[in-house]
Amino acid sequence: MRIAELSRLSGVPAPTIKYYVRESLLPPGERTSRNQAQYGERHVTRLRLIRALLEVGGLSVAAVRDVVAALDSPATGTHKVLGAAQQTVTAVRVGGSHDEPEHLEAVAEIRDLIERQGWKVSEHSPALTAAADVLGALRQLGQDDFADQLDAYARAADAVAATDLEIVRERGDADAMAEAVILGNILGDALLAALRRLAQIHRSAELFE
Amino acid sequence: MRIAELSRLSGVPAPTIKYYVRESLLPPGERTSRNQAQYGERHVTRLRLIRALLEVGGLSVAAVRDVVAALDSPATGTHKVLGAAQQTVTAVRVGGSHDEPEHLEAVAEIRDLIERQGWKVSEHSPALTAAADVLGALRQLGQDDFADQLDAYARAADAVAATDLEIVRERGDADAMAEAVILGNILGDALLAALRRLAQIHRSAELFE
DNA sequence: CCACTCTCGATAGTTGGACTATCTATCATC
DNA sequence: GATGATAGATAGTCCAACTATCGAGAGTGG
Repeated sequence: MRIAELSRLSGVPAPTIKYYVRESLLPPGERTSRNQAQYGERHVTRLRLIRALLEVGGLSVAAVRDVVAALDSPATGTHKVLGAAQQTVTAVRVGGSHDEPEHLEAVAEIRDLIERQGWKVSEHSPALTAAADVLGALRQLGQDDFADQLDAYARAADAVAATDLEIVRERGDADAMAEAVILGNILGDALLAALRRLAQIHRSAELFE
Repeated sequence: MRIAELSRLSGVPAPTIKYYVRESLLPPGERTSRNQAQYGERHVTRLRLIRALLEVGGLSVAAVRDVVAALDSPATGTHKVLGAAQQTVTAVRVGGSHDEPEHLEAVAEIRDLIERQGWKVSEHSPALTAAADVLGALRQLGQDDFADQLDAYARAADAVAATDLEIVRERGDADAMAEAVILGNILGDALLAALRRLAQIHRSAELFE
């Protein structure tokens, strides 16, 4: 198909498709002449993925580039692939100063939590830093009772991760696994947030009616 | 204190503080003359909250304005306040077409889930729409095995909500409760996401080593 | 084979959000 | 009373994500 049909099928304007190709989110079509290219089913699928990551997942174009690059890179060892996929996903939102004593304290606190949960995680995992960032912010805002419930939240997170990994395990090849990790994390975060709101509404009504 | 000290204490540049006042994120200082105003401890606290919502929570300035407006509005009925706080928080990210048959199907699916979980939730809750959006995106991307694990995710979300409400219940007044709901949701989402990654790393190592 | 439409790729322009800079008429304070 | 800070207003900057235009070329119906 040509770009007009690709645009129609995906709902993405043609100039935007060109933009995505320029930004390496989408591979270019197969050239048939100087100014003609053919697009296939794969382009439609990829475009849907890109839009889902941008709109539902709230990622930036740069972050989407990293994600699709990870998906496209040839797999070498299942756990490695999952790790790479995770790095990509986690590194999406950071930005803060990481030298203050408060931050180091929060890091130590998360390390203790990891110990208590019996998790085995690298000391320098970006997820650890991210968790410490949030914890530090909560403490600085005087929300210590949240911080004190860390273990309860960690248990819930562990249950979620168990489900995640179950889904990943069922997948056949490494590519499908990486895809499951990435989509499960990015879209799964949004899904969990929404479900959490629903459960809150129910429980709050039950408690305060 | 004057604006220079407020800036020093909060780490926010003075022109940016003025900008926040213009955008109604921060109340203006108490005027002592035509070109002088006094700021207090409350301004420092509020600025920290604003920065946490912007940087850790990833909210837009407009969303922060809604959040602080909800915090400042006088409370009328505990459950009402929590509901308002939730609306504010959930309405943060939407944007999509809600008329297609796929979307209606996803909505029905979420309603079934709510039924199965025994949750009592309004038919038109924004959280329901948000969940349906994500579910629709997952199905459209061919990730049906995620969608099939909805109940497992819902159980985890319920456990999180139970902890959330426990924290809220311990708070004394309605203001503190609203604050707990808002911060717990916005920053809690980020915290849970990070903890989920940590648990995944552990479980993935266990499974594939 | 020719008018008309479409396409590619390059370049430039637009829009919105979040600041940041400058300016003026004041004040505070040494 | 010189120096420096301040409020408020206005305008400018910077970045991300598109969007518009253009020119040379290619496909296609009549």
